[in-house]
Amino acid sequence: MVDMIDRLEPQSITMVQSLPEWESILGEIEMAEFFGLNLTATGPDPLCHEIQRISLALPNAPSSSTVYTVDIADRPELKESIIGDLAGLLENGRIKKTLHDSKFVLSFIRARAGRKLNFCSIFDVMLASQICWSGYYYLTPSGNPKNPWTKRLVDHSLASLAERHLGIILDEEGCPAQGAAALLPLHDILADLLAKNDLQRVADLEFRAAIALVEMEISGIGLDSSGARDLIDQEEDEIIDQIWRMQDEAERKGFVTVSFDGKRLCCYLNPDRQEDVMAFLAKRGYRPANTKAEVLKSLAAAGCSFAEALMRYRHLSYNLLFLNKWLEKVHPLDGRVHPQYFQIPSSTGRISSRHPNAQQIPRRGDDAPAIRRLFRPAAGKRYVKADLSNIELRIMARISGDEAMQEAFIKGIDLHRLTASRISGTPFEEVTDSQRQAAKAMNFLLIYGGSAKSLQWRILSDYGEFICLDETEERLERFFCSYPGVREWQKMQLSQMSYTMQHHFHNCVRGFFSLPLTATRTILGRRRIWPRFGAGITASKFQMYNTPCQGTGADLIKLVMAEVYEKLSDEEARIIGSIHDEIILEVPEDRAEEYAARLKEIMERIGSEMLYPVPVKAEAKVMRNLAE
DNA sequence: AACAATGGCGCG
DNA sequence: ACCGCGCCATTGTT
Repeated sequence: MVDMIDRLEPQSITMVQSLPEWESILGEIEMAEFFGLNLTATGPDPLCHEIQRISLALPNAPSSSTVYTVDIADRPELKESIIGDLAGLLENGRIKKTLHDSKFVLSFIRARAGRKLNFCSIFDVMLASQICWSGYYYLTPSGNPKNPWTKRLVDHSLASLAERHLGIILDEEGCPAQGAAALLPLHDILADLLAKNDLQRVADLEFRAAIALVEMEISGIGLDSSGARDLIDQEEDEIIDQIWRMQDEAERKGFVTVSFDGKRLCCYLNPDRQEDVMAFLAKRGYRPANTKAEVLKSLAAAGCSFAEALMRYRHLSYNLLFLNKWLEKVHPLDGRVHPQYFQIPSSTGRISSRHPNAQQIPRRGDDAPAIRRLFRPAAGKRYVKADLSNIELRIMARISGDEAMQEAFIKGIDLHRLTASRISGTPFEEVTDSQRQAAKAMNFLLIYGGSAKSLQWRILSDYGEFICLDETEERLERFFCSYPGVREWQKMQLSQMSYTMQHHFHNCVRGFFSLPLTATRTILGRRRIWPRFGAGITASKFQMYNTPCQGTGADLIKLVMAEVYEKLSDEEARIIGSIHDEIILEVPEDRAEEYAARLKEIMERIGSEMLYPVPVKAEAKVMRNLAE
């Protein structure tokens, strides 16, 4: 520990003032072959904000560091050459770099460099920390008697890491030099932690994939703004219509709300207020448990026109919020929308997206195409969209080792049809479309650990068909008899739930230590852990079934993204989206078919390697907009 | 006034 | 008693 503390206190912080000075530091870095990089900017947006200050930390034998700081804001004449040199260092595979939140740092350098950069040999302490603590949380008292404990996820900011592992409090904001100095010992600790938990392959993957996320954020997505505004106008007209219908009905039935705060569109009934909705439905003689779409649907079927109007209202209101959110985010510099991506916020390893969320562009529903049509590539470009087909089922076949399922995929047999045939006893060729559809629902249900009860519910809500519990139990039984490997695997996962394994942690007080807890792993080795509070098990069986599938899917798509960035993308052909099992590129129209074929090849090759012996199939197509 | 929890719904 | 996420409006709490 003493060593580390020494290394934290940089022997010297040198402010770099001139180009010759900078060049001699470059020479030093080349010799050291390892450095920490930290920077601050005038804001979060690489397209319009500027890099302010760059700090480089060099290990200084044996256990201390030297930090150099360049204040670019003060010395604009140095800016161009320094950023160029930094890009060179980041692309130099011989020199190892340690960063915190590499997406932030790299996106600024990428945006300033104005060319595709082949970053390599990067270690991101934030990603490393997220990988090591994936899914972990603490319970803190909430004061709410109904729910006295609230979950608090582990914080992975640089300040938290420095405090947790090194026991130092970084200054508020300000001084990136201190942060840069902390990066070197943090690297050593987290690299050890990754090794102890056998998470190095996952970490290497995440470090490679980061640059693909940078690329997606900088590329952004083209949106037809005027088309969006037209659609908003249309839907606003209709939503007013629907509100009027509901109000009219409320008025006719003599329904008056108790309170009116002046903000509401009408004084009779606020459709956004479930209290009002429930009260009104109660007055009409309905007693729904809640006001979900499913319930409203059945009320509408029973002749309640209010329920129908409310559903339409909610749908339109969602669309309007969606469209307005996207319009609000159109960037003034390039007219495109730049959603942010987060690499490992989720405990399974999936990527998430925010501001706006690019992973929830409408797809289902009659008016989804009208919205998707608004997403368009630049002039002379086309979209290439490719998705991994039935990926979660293929993953299930691989991790469960179920022979029937694996054989079906190897022979290219339609698994939904096969399931339908096994369940109903009808010969494979004679399975009807509706039988196949029902079996499809069942296949997906199984991934989540669905029960006879939930199967019954699903069939009722999807097909309006009531099946008694005995029958769904029978179907479930036949399902598992067809795929005995899956049943065995689920049993094993269930036993893992209460099985205690040691996971390694580190903090500045205890150094390295391990705790007994519940964990799952993906094929690549990504681990999700659940804390144990006393003897309590916090994982659910559903999570034990689902996490390895979802997590392996995340591993796979990230591997594809890294490969696509490195081997396929360039200034003209860019990756612009990644939606769990789908990749979207924007490419020159005259080469679109070629890119589609290459993307498909990458996805199938990498997928089939990862899931061997289960083959992976991908479907790629060229599109003029997201609807086609 | 600012923050947290909740219900409801979009995507996979 | 179905997994993971983000977003919004409402409502309750500090």
